[in-house]
Amino acid sequence: MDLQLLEKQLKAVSDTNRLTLLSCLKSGEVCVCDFVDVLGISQPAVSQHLKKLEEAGIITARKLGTWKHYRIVENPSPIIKTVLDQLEERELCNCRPSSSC
Amino acid sequence: MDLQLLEKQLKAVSDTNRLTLLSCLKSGEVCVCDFVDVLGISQPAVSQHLKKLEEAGIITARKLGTWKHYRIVENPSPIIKTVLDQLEERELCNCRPSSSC
DNA sequence: TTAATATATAAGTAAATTATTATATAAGAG
DNA sequence: CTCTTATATAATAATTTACTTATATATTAA
Repeated sequence: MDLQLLEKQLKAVSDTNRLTLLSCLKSGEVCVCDFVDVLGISQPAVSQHLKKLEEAGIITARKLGTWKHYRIVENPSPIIKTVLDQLEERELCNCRPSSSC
Repeated sequence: MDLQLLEKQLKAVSDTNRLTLLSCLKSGEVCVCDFVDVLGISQPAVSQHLKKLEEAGIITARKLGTWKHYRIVENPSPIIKTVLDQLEERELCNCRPSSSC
């Protein structure tokens, strides 16, 4: 892996909110709308965090109607794998009423 | 490893200059004075970068007279080990006249 | 002791990052 | 088509980070 990508990935994961996003994604796909409640920041802020992780090649997305589901890429780099190993899986309570998808 | 330390270490290594410092340290101890030329930034800036790496538990130092030599800690965390694996060792030319130690 | 050198700390500034609010886009419902 | 909802993008404000210059500390040499 080249140095530039390494740095990009490290920058992408060196943030509390984005580490939390990854904790949630450990167990599988998550809808954007669920992240807003988890982080307690605005929807655009969440969107920007997801973009940063996506641009670093850490997560990928698929669209389901108006919703968008993000997941961790198939084969993450060694650094990302190691980071994920250190993170505890975080359950999302999808049963709560505000979850729309 | 707890989440706070994880984030601290990730922040510490997600910077070009500090990754360069680590590349130099892969091969062993390095004197602070040598880093100034390598990075091309001021001496206080180098000192601050080293402090950040030290506070994250990534490097440690010993004093030799007025000089100070830094090295990577004995048993780095899994993340730091993985980062180091991705870095190419970088040789320092200690034979250049400006190297004082 | 005084002078010189290596490094660290402090204070201030510049640059980068992360948030917010406002707005755009895109899909489904009526 | 119009309305609503989910998400993204743009513009900007707030915060954090990384530099610089100036100064302090500590060690050695004279």
